[in-house]
Amino acid sequence: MAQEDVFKKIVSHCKEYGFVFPSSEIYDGLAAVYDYGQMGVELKNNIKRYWWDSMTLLHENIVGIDSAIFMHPTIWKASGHVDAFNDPLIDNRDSKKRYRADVLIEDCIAKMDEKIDKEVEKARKRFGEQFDEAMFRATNPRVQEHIAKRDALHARYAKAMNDMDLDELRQIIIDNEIVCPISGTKNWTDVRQFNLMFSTEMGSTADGAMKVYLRPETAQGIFVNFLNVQKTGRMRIPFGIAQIGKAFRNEIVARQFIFRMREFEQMEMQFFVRPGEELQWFAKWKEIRLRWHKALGLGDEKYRFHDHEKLAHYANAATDIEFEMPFGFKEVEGIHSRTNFDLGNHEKYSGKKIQYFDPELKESYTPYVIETSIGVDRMFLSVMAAAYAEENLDGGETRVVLRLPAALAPVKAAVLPLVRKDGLPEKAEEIIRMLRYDYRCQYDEKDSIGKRYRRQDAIGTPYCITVDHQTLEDNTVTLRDRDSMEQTRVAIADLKSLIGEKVSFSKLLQKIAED
RNA sequence: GCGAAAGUAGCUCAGUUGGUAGAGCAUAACCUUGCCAAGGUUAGGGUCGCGGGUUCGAGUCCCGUCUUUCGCUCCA
Repeated sequence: MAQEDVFKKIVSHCKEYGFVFPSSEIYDGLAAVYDYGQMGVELKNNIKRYWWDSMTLLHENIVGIDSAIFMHPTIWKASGHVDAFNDPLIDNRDSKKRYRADVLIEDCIAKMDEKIDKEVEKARKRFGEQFDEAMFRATNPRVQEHIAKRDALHARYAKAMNDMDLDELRQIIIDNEIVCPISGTKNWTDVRQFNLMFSTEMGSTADGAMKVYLRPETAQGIFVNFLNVQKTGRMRIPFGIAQIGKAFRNEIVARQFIFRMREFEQMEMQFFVRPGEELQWFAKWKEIRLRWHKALGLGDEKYRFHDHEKLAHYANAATDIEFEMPFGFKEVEGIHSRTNFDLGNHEKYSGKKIQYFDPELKESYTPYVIETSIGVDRMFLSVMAAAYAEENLDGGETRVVLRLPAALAPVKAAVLPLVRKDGLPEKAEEIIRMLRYDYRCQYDEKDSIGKRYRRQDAIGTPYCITVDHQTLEDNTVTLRDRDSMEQTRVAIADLKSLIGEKVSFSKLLQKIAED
């Protein structure tokens, strides 16, 4: 089966069994927004719990917070998002390609530099060892002309960017006869600005409301609370702050189901360390995070690191953990060494001293930060993609089964009376009443037992407990395993511990705990 | 945003040159069977994405619009 078909089937399966629905569906939907259904929310909550517990239970020096989505607008200036999330875009009508207007102009400037360098090289060949490059650059009329042109363009471009004058940017492109690299034509559209941050207004609009942004990342909520947490929690470096929450980005294109949405959920942990120790910690967190992923048992070969060559404005090292989705290896988690960029900038913009006095070093400094940032929705999709299987069974039968990691499964056990009479349903209800404090259970008495097993397979329930006539005699039931489809006869009294063995979070956490 | 394709029941899809909607699975009820789906009887569910046009008549033809998929672009 082609990979694309697998992806389509997963999307259908998510809809059909109550995992993920298109948002506002009865109103024709809303582009790239999705709702989690009755099964999806359980799976998603379990993913979040696995992450949260792995951070806050396994590390004494990591604590959690839950900061507001609305934040002071200046935060986004300090973080660099107001500038960096504003891209001026332009389309070429002939090639139908879209470019960033600023990149086109910068390329043009770079070409001018090349021209100058060429002149210099030519002269160097001519004059040999006698050649004085600085003198040549300063005096040669041809070079002077190029430099003057370049500087003029650069100044004009810098001013246009500073003012975000979109018409002027377009005019620069036209005046410098910049052509589309694909079509070679100058048939450009207007320049449009694309702000990747959603904004809204706080307070009454009549009184001149304050423009606030929906956060494009949860990280800043951690940085601005650094002092609060450090002081009230008496935290000592190195320590971390974890947070799970929604973030919003007005992406140009949001696609591929829940992989790229405009409203999404992040699980981020910012780890504060001494300056100079950040790359060590970066390496350590790479390892810890990969172990977290692999412990789910989705297949070690489905993960790989992708180190960034081009770094974001705040980082001095960055890598992605990629997962093999039906549409290729895709980023699920980012691990970034963010230096002291964020805390330093918040100190600058807020005017408050944001530093840590290190009692061992006996000095104050702005801590460096290692960030681990994972998309809940991407994690959800990777789990679904890895779990979804269509199996051919002996006898020519098939089944669709979600081989979800048991701890993440929405429903842990289904309790099924073999027949709907002779007191078996009542006995089944009794078992559910016993188990429901620990595990989410489902009761089902409709249709043949085989059909009921298949229904549970489709939502990934790890265990089916079947009540038969023997149960009434000796209080034993059959326990059917989702993956092997094998059944064992067990005492009702043992059910709780037997199920717990497989589905408990503590077992999963023990797998990733260090030594 | 551009280009291409698509949108008919919860899911997967038929629907012939325009003549007022079908199948399989799923769902619900009852009967039957009783340890790995697809037994019987019955029922519910669609103004064919939405709006407009052509026509005596539109799921079918035309225009617009929304949504989805793929490609381009972007991705802190």
